Amino acid sequence: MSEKVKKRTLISDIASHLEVSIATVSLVLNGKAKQSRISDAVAARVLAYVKEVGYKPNQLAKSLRTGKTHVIGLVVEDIANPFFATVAALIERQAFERGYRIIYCSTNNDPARARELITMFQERHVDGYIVVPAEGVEGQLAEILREQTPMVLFDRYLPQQPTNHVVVDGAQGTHAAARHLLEQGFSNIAFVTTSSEQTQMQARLAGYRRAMQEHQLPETVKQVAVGQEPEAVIAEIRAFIHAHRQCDAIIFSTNYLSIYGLEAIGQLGLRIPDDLALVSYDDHDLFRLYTPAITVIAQPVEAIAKNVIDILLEELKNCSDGAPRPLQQLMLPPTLVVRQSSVRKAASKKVRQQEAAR
Amino acid sequence: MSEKVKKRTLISDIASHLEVSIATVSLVLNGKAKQSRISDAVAARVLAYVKEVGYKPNQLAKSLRTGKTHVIGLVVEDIANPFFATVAALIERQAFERGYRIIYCSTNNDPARARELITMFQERHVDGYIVVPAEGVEGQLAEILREQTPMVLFDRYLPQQPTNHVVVDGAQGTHAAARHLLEQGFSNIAFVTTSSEQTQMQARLAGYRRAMQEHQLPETVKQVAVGQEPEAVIAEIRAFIHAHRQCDAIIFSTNYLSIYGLEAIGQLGLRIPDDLALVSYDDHDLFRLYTPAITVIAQPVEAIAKNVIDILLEELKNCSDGAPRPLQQLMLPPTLVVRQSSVRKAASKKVRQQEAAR
DNA sequence: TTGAAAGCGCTAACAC
DNA sequence: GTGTTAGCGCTTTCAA
Repeated sequence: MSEKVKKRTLISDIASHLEVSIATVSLVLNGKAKQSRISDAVAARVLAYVKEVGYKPNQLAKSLRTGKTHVIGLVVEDIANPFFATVAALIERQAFERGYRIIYCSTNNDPARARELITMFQERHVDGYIVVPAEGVEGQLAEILREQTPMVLFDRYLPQQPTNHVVVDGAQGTHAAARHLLEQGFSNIAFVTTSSEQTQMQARLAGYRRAMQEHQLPETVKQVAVGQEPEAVIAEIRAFIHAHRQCDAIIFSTNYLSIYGLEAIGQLGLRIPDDLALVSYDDHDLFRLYTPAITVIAQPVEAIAKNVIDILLEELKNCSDGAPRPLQQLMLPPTLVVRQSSVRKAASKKVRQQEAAR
Repeated sequence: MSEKVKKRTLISDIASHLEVSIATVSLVLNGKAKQSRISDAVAARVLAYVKEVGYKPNQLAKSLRTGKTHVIGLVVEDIANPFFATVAALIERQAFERGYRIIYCSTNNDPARARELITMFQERHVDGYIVVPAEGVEGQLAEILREQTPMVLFDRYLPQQPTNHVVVDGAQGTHAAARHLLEQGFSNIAFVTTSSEQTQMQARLAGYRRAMQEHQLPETVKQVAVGQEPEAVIAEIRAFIHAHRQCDAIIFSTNYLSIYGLEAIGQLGLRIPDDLALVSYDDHDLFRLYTPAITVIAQPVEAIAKNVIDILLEELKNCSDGAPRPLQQLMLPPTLVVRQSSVRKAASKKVRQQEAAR
């Protein structure tokens, strides 16, 4: 019975082959040869042999021993959403360069799933967390904070929890979008958002409300229930638009609502921006290339990623020494990118002026 | 000096609190209470206390001991690409239900990065691999196969390596697309692809070529170099289209090339499908919603995900017993989804008929 | 039924 | 300078 399964090389194999001790190999491998005053000759031999046989230390054993995994757990809402995919990719790249690996998961805003995923990260002893908190995870995150494990939230935060976070000033974004639409002469602006209580959604709604109040205009808000099938959402938006034919502009509070909205608008046979002007939160390939191109409130994805990872790595560095760690809470500004979907056409503007002159 | 850091509960804490042995706790936790004939009363007490204190076993220690991590490493080209994001999400969901966790990474088709990521998975002792192989990873994958670690490739395969894989019949897809365009009366069809040697790209090109040869038509192929900046790719495609003004239709071999292509076509001021008909490989929100809607060769993402995970989990189950494992190699059919971008408009068709009648 | 004890592969005191 | 060895937290055989 000869097992053909090639067994993995161990540190003891290296040591016995080279006739040195395991400790010597370990120290060389961990760059502690100098400080342990191991001869250069020995160190070189070890390195050469390790390379030759392609020895890869068992990180499970290493982590068990050292208590460090060099893994960061990243929990986002939906990795297939371009906003999260982009931020995740940027974070991953920077973490990788600094010796950390990222493992990511999507919660799809499902509290149970979010808790399962965070539990998984705890079991696997990730060194730090980057979390887009779904509703219902406060308790678990509080537990992690109690254990002093570094954590940074982004996109939204938990008002009850004193955590590091990096968010975007959504209120400023929607406020600017509404003002822009008003300047273009659209006066009956609707706002379509989700029914979520999350801070970022509340802020975006608040920005719209403030703009309406400043101009003493009525608020027309649709809150779509989360977690429905796409068809149901499209139907809901379609019904809303149909029921509010007096509206001449609409702001969607997230990229996927806008996509459903475009589908609904298409079904209703409305033209953008002539029948209905449009602004979306979040940029997207689709919005840039759509005809007409869609005006968006763009989030600073690079800045979000950079700040998130910088804050986390700083914590990771400091958490060994018991240094006090002041809370890092950042609010970054979004950018209004004006495209055709929210701009009165010269022609139709002329028509309006004529109409107004009559 | 009182450390306030709450220490994690260990299995020994549970055991000593309940005044039973560590082994008893472990057995109960692993569902082996019955077969070890542990009294129901004890088992119940253990479970209750574990729940009460929220004990979470250290998976690092567990994995080190058992040699199983219950983690599957998933290496895709680009997690921000909707095709891969969708397949990854579907795979993750199914794996999760069956007790496996997925950790995913993007290679961005960079061989060095792909190798680093696979090395990371090896070091972390993932139980199995799902890989979209970038060029230059053959050697490493061969090494993993030698160790008998379960693996499934998808999207493309390595002709030199006898591996399980799930791919799509790209040749059939592009062939059907070309035939459809010809039936619509477009006769000068160009094909834009990447310079990659990967099997799926070669197959898509071959399908186009076969269709052209069957109709004794000239082939007009553009191979865009991979790894360029978006602007450079757009400029290249724009130059190609401009240099081949006689073409009345164009097939793009991947979703991102189509997106760049749409940008190029927009810059040139061409109308789709009047000036240029279009078919893209891969479906995408953008293509469905674009005006005109874009005809696509859609890949069966659900079937891909299901087959990939089924094959892998089967291997995972069998690899403990040394059962022989026949290679699973699947080729799934794509679907041509005809939309407006490739259909002669009634009006222009009439014009053509009149022209032909003259 | 239960408990003691031997590792899984590695790191890092602490000897020598 | 280098080797010995005690664990990291858990599973699992084997003895009681």
